[in-house]
Amino acid sequence: MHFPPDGSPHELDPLERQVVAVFVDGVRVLGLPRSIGEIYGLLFICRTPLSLDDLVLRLNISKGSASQGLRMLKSLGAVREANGNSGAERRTYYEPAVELKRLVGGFIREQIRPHLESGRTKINRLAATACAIEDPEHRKFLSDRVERLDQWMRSSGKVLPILQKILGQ
Amino acid sequence: MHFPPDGSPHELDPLERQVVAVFVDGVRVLGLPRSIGEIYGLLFICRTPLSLDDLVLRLNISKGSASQGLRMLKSLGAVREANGNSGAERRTYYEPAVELKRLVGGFIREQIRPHLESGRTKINRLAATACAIEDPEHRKFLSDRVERLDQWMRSSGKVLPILQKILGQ
DNA sequence: CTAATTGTTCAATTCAATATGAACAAAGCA
DNA sequence: TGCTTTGTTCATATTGAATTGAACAATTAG
Repeated sequence: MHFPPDGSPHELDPLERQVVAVFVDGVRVLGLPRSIGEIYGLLFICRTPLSLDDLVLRLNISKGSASQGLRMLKSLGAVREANGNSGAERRTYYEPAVELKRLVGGFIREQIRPHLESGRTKINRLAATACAIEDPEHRKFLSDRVERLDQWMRSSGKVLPILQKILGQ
Repeated sequence: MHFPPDGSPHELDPLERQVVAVFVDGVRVLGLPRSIGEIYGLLFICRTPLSLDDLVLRLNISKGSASQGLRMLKSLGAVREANGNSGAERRTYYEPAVELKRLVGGFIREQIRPHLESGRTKINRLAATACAIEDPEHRKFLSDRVERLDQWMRSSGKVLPILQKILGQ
């Protein structure tokens, strides 16, 4: 069945192209690779779940890109495997998670928290280094700055749950 | 006066290196160039304002990088020219803005809002395209998705002032 | 005027993140 | 077993953003 009888043209129609472009822009702001935006965008605007091969064919991306992109999207909780198909089908199909809440949650969990935590660690090490400075005047200045950094981290940590709450509506 | 009599060694000490590293990581998360993190980081941990040449010398970056980096940091409101020096001095010195509020405000204004706005524009165009679809079933589906996108934009727009408020403490 | 200092601009280069695609696994089937 | 389909991995290629550095203002001084 190499040629689907009817559906799935191999080129994006104008609407699909526009939607994909929106998501490509979107993920670039978030610092994610272009292919992530392409894949999610196409899934988002297609009524039926798509397989890896569908994505490769319609987006003109490599199997490698599609595979890695789907993996990341799964880890972000942004796509899930469509389970509603016949048991005889061994190809897996994907559909998008369209609740902003879920998307934001996944992004925070996978992309923000890890950075915040490594930041905290580094700042703790910094504090130790600052304490070891001889000159009291200088030490005071440095401690103040490090303390400020620590404060920034705390604020950032606090803001995340609030963000999730607001965007989960 | 090519060789400062005493201050400004040409290599970063370990503490400075650590601080710069923290900011280099930080700005990467925000999608800003490495040099921005280096420059701001060094300004952040130095007691006295630094000139462009100080930055070039101590960070081993090009004049071009330093000039462009300072320009962006100024546009973000993250550094300002130190005004407290003698009128006879024509070189300009820079100091960091250390209030999180100001940094977040500048980032949102310069980096987030423009993207949100161009996003809105594109989604409006999308809505028009979706309305032109023939098949009622399909048009309904597409309208639903576009409506959802629009909702996401609205939520994002709403969250920014709240973010600023929380981080301005 | 020339020379020196300070800073900007931008074409060319560098470099790191992303995409590719061939080789490889895994699973189904004859 | 061997053949096919589906998907993953990873070394290499590509590409686009950041950096460089030389040329170019602009300003001051002699």
